[in-house]
Amino acid sequence: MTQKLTILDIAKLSGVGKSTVSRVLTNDPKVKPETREKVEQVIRDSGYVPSKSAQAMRGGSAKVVGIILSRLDSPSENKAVSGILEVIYQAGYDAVIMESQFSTEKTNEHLAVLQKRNVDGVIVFGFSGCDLTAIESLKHKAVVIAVDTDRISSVGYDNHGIIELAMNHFLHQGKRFVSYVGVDPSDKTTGLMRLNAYKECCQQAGIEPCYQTGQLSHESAYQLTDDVVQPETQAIVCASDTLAMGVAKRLQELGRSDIQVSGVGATDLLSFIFPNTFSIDPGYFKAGHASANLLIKQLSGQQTITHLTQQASL
Amino acid sequence: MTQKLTILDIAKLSGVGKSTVSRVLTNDPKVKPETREKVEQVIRDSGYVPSKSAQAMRGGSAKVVGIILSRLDSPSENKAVSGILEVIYQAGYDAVIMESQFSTEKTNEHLAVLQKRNVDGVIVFGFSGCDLTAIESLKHKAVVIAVDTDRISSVGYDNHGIIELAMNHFLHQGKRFVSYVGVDPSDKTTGLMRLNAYKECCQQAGIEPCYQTGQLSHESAYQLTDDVVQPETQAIVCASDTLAMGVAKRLQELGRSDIQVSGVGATDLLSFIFPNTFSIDPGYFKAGHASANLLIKQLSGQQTITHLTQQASL
DNA sequence: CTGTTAGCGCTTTCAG
DNA sequence: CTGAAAGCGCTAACAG
Repeated sequence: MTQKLTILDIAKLSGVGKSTVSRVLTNDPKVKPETREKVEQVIRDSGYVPSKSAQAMRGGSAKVVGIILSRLDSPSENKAVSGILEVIYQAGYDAVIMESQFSTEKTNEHLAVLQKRNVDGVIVFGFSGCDLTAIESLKHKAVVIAVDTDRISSVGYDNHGIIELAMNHFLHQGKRFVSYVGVDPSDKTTGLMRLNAYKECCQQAGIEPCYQTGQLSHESAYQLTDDVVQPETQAIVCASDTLAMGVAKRLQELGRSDIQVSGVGATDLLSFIFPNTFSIDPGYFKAGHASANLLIKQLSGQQTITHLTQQASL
Repeated sequence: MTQKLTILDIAKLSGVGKSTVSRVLTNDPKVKPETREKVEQVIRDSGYVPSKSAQAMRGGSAKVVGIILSRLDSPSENKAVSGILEVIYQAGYDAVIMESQFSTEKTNEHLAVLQKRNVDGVIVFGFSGCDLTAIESLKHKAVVIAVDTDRISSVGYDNHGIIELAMNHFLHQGKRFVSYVGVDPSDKTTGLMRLNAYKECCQQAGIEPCYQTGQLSHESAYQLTDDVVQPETQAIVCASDTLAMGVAKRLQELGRSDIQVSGVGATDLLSFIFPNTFSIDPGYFKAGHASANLLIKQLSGQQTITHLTQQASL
């Protein structure tokens, strides 16, 4: 906020031409080290700051990636965003973040704004029913998270593996009566895929499935609990930590401290409050890393459309 | 991502001069409605998108505000950011968001990057021990949240009122033994100010204070609980929901369901899990709104340095 | 009201 | 290796 120094000022100050300064700025190797040193010194002393706007306009790249997430206060998404930020910032990019609020319309509006801003690429968090057509036209300049597509790069969570991990944990303990509380299958990923994973695990283990699905809220899970609790029930696998919270709460009321509960999300709060629980980490943070790395590689042409699946862990 | 249409193409296509197109773009009133209509039509048909980079460079304003928060996964901060986003997006600005991770150094780095990007203004979430000097030089182009300064606009939370609200709630119920669990007073706002508010409330009500402070974590509060629980204790006021969670958990174990607990943060999870609790809402979302509105007014010169205090509510 | 003319600050040929 | 010159796409006087 001091002055408005331009590249020309620096050129004069260091007794070289505009272009030489520019070369220093762009790390052009064909500058005599001596000259470079001198110019860099002047830049440092003067506190000169090259204008990104001008660079963006000239060079075409604004060094910005757009991130569209559904909600800022989604714990899973903001963990992933932290991962993204870490990577892109490292690579000299900045992020402009927008909330889709689960609306395809808003998503597209945001996308339009981002294009207008000349962003280098975008990372979009998918949601159930989101329309990918607009994103697909971005081809290698986009990566989507948590949703299926062939036509564009994606980083998905291993919904099957997540549930399998929880199931196996219980199965290995010799438990045979494991119920499930999930969300409505109209939600492709958290709903349908995780439910199916549960069913398959049951089949493979030869145990009788017992499950209920509803909304993604504590209250919903709380209410559903009674329907999946039998006298013999030994554990309940939940599609998310939020759900697990509701289930554990209800179990506590029912005095069923014998029933173990698992959730998804790696919330430390869950096991803090309810001792008899654990949470599977779908790897949100790492997925953020992965998607950002993928995008950056694609932008530099080192990589084409790819599909990654984030491994879950306990 | 279709073509690279420029203002000149639009000019030719609609048979007018560059500047007329520019005037249409900038909503300059001195354009014949007829002409404007024609140009707008062409713009729409061609799918032309003006380059923000060029506009930013020329006009000086990139229509971007920078937001520096401490952590993306801080519930209070991301509620506030949602509020900010709503307002600035409405006003045609976009946001580039960065995490300071409670480091003054990172904050300053981010600030530098934002300046380089020619952002119109910044909103910074303060943290204990953050250094405001760099921000102060931004004068009317900055607003800080949750921290004290005279030299720059700020939106603060009513730390005193927050605790007072909780205390009064209990006092009105005739309770006389109200303890407090907070965070270390080395933290100015959440620590010191809230603790002082508690002490003052006690004094005014003529009751004996009983409190402990520690870290801002469930565990810390959990461990501190025993120290503030006496046989006669009727309620415990906590400096945050996180703390309240730890306290309520410990009380549950102690079988003290008679003790009411209050937190700060409006987390629905708290009262869902522990019935005998309630939470004060410091007004995070509204503070976001307020700070964004303030910044925008300042940027347009309609407002000078101002200090706002967000009212809390139950 | 509208076209013409300058640049904004920077990168990039193109000649030295 | 380095300077001069030509724009990038747009806005803002300046003349019509």
